[in-house]
Amino acid sequence: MPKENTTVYIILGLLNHEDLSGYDIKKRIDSMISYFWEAGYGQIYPTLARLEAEGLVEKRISRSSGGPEKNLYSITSGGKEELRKWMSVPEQKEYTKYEILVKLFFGKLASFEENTHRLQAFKERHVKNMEMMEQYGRNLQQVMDREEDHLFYYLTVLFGKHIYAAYIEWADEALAILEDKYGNKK
Amino acid sequence: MPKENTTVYIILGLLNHEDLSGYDIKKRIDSMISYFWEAGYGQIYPTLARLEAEGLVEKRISRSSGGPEKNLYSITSGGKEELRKWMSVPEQKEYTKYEILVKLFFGKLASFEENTHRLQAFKERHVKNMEMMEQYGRNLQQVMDREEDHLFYYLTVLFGKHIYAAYIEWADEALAILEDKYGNKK
DNA sequence: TTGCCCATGTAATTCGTTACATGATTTC
DNA sequence: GAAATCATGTAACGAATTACATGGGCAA
Repeated sequence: MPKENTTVYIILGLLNHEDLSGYDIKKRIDSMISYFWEAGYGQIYPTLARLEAEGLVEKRISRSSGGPEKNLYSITSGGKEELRKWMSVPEQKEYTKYEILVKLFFGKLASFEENTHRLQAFKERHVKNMEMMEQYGRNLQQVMDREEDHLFYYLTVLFGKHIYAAYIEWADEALAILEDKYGNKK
Repeated sequence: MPKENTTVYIILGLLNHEDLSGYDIKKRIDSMISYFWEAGYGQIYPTLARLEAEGLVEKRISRSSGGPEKNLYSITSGGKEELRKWMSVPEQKEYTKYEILVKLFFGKLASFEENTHRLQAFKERHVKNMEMMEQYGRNLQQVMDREEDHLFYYLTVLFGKHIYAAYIEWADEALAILEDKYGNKK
């Protein structure tokens, strides 16, 4: 998924809110963003180095509270400019790839059990995701009016809820259809 | 999105059904698969060459009906074996990346208009996708019992319908929330 | 004759994952 | 003393997009 690198702007966006280390950034992404955009260390650290070289962020070393050394990054005015520019571009890329759909598409080549197990595993995974979203949504609603950001975080959580609900409903329907056609009718 | 290449198996799966050229494969993917897994020529042609070198597919040249030359590929018994093995593996990878969610997450940095335009464009795009899915679903239902494959195709179409419906519902909700907070109350 | 669809491919580049490597500190 | 967490990075690889390049046939 090449072209204009979105991970760059996630990092800039997070740094625009507060100074963070690469490690912190990873945690932020994992907890608030990963369900619509993931990023690993192998991407974050090199990207930070690149952004620093371009003058969009600045590094300083922090050894504040006993813990190990940290490279704390802050966004520069150039970085803010970049971020703002990106925000005003209406392009919106979407990449969705579902291996389960590919396997189901060729489902004739699998047994009834293989197909239903796949669907069940898919469903269970997303039931858990749904529960996480609901928990996260509840937490957010309690602090909703404390910061303007929270409203936007909430909109993304809402997205997660809708998507996971759709996954679960689809899995149920698909299972019912397969059950109906191939299941043991005693 | 590395590791076991899914595009390989899409190609093998399609060739398992009928002999096809690279160009045909692209068309099949675009029309039936692309909404859950995309592939471009830059991937298809090199993959076919690789599969041929590995003995999983065989190429023959066809100049049947007046048109230009075609490289027609057929799956070998080794290819069928590979495909069957892959089908029995329960792993299911999912990659979803939504740039719009990233931009909305940092929505504080954009204007009300930018945020709502983004959501509206997203919605309209998926309303169209939804209509395509519905059309495709109707077509499929008419030929449903002609081939066993069709049932599985239908399950993937059903997935599309659920997902697009969720996108649209979410966009409406998100727009209503933003409207409520920032819209002009006359 | 212009443009579109058929048809095949290559090259450059980027994005992203995974595995590897290291070491300090905190908690049980 | 062991395990978990904090913390930073590199290297290798693979997946995927994009742009480039070429050429034939057919229809308006």
